[in-house]
Amino acid sequence: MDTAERLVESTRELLWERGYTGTSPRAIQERAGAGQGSMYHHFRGKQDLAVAAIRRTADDLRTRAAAELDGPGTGVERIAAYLRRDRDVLRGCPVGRLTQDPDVLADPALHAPVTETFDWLCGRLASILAESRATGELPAALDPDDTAAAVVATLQGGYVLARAAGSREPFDRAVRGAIGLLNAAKGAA
Amino acid sequence: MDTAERLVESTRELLWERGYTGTSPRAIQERAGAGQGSMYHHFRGKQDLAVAAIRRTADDLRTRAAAELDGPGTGVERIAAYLRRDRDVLRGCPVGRLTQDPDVLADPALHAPVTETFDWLCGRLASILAESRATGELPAALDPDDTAAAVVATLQGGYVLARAAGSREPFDRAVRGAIGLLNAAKGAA
DNA sequence: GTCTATAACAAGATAGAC
DNA sequence: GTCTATCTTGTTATAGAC
Repeated sequence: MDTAERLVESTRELLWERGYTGTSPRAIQERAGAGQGSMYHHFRGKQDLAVAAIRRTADDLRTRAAAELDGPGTGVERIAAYLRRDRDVLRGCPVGRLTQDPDVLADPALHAPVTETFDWLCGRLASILAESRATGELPAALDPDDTAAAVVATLQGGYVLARAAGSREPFDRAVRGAIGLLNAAKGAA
Repeated sequence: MDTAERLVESTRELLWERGYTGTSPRAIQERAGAGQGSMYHHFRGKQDLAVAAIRRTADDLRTRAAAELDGPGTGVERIAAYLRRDRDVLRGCPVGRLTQDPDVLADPALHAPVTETFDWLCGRLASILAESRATGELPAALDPDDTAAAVVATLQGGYVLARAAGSREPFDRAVRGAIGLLNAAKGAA
């Protein structure tokens, strides 16, 4: 890995752990094993590095989610598989985390990849749920867009509860709860 | 409002907007209209002020949630009322927000009120859901603890989605989605 | 490309005058 | 109780040597 690459990867880790405001160029340089001059040679500054880091993190999330959601099984099965995927729960979501940073929301270059990630994810889930409704797996009364938002929110909120509790348990409960509700709804179809 | 009071209220606002790391003593003093010496006379420092602020914010949340959850109606109705309560969505949850701050999680005095708030909230919702299950409003297959976690997570995650989108719409969708799933589950009881 | 020097400013607090 | 002065360290760069 060359220097520029190490700088981006270090920035990704630090943004995940400490957010944008909590991440200093100094900390990035230390973690990347790069000097001051080196960093400012490859990037214009903290914001420039953060843009590269956030873009890559957002692309990653999208790629991994797609792998799960394009898999085999009925709609509800695929969504359950996505929800149950092994996650480093206590670290939280590297994209969702950024929404708590006012400096990220205030800068369109930093904010846009976050917006696009969740737009895409909710849309993808909604189209799966719409399919399930069309085939009769889910009742007609269930709105695909609303249900998709609830599913994604369950994950994002699960991270919050887990970090509040200092344990992954509330996250696992929330996931089981969401799947339980989807299955109960199936019974009503 | 005396000086100490204004300092605590300013700290509450800033913690909500910018988190612990993003909030400086200087900013607190400015917002409170108090001087450096004044702040350090009433409080030992930033952490001391934050403890007071977080405690009060956590108590507030609990009081307001209890008002909704102890109201009239069936279990599902009360939970729907709680979910639908008018909220300043784009500001996010003043308690949930703190879980993204590693400095808060690392300090037991700052972390404890956050933990207790969500423990209490999930517990309260679980007992309402258990009631609903006992009376046959909800099917026996629905686990109260899991479902409660899913409901709270929907709210917390809804805030995340709304801030990502720069609009309250995803939050409202998630809430409608959760209520829709609860009602569909009711049909399966 | 990487290093060191420098700089202006903010963070977070202490000390002592008033 | 509040004010101003002072202090150390960190932030976020820029400049220029190597």
